[in-house]
Amino acid sequence: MTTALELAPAAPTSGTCCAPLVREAADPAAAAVLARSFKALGDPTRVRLLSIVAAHDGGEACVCDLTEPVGLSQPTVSHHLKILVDAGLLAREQRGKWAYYSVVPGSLDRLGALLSEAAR
Amino acid sequence: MTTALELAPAAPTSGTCCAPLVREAADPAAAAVLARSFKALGDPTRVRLLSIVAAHDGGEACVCDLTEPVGLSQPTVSHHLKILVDAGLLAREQRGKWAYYSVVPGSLDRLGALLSEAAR
DNA sequence: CGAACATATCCAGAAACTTCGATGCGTGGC
DNA sequence: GCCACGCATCGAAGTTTCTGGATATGTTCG
Repeated sequence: MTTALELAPAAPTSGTCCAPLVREAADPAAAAVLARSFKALGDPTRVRLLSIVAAHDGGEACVCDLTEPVGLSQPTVSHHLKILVDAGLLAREQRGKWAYYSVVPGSLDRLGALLSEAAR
Repeated sequence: MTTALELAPAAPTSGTCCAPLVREAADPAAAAVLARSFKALGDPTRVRLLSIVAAHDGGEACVCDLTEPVGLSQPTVSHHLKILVDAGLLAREQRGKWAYYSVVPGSLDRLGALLSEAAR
């Protein structure tokens, strides 16, 4: 039985992960979880948003900081941010009127390690 | 000026890569290149195909080895394989009547390193 | 050359995605 | 309480993606 790889679809709790991916044929469920994370990174706008958020002061940014750099409407930006949050890559924290987004620590590294390990 | 990250959209020649991605806001062009690679991995079927190919004997498999495991038609499998090849993740080699697909060495590792580095 | 086989390409339909304007919800200030 | 502000959600249009059947291409064998 292939070990189910945990990638925390929405809740990066403890999230130890490990993927065969290359040692054994990944089962459909594991593949779906993985693909969901990669799909979140499969849009240029979302890559930019992730990058801008991470590069922002304090590692966080509100929606109002993001609409202008990417040149999209506020609803569209909110939509993309939600996808990144659902993928476990961004975290959302409401402070006052603003919603601050930040990169979930270890989320990118976890994905990266998965690929690097698979390449072995 | 942010250094343009090279990920070899279709030809992994020398391909030294390096991405700000998190240090500085990635420019649209770089984000598009990155997203194109991740989009290839953003489909459950393609993740499974990649996994099956890599786990297969000799690290290669022909289309006839793949249609049954993923439960899709031959044209559909060929379609997904083409996407993976265009993304620089799989290589195609025709030997006799069969087309053998194999994981491009270092392609996954390059993507993984990109993410891990970005997570720093 | 013709038949058989493996694979790629073409075409069309269904589903999902991206985007924006309009609107709803929550927060803070007057 | 009411208004202003930031953000999320809804509804809809346009585009892309996924999928399979039919067909074309290429290779091997007799």
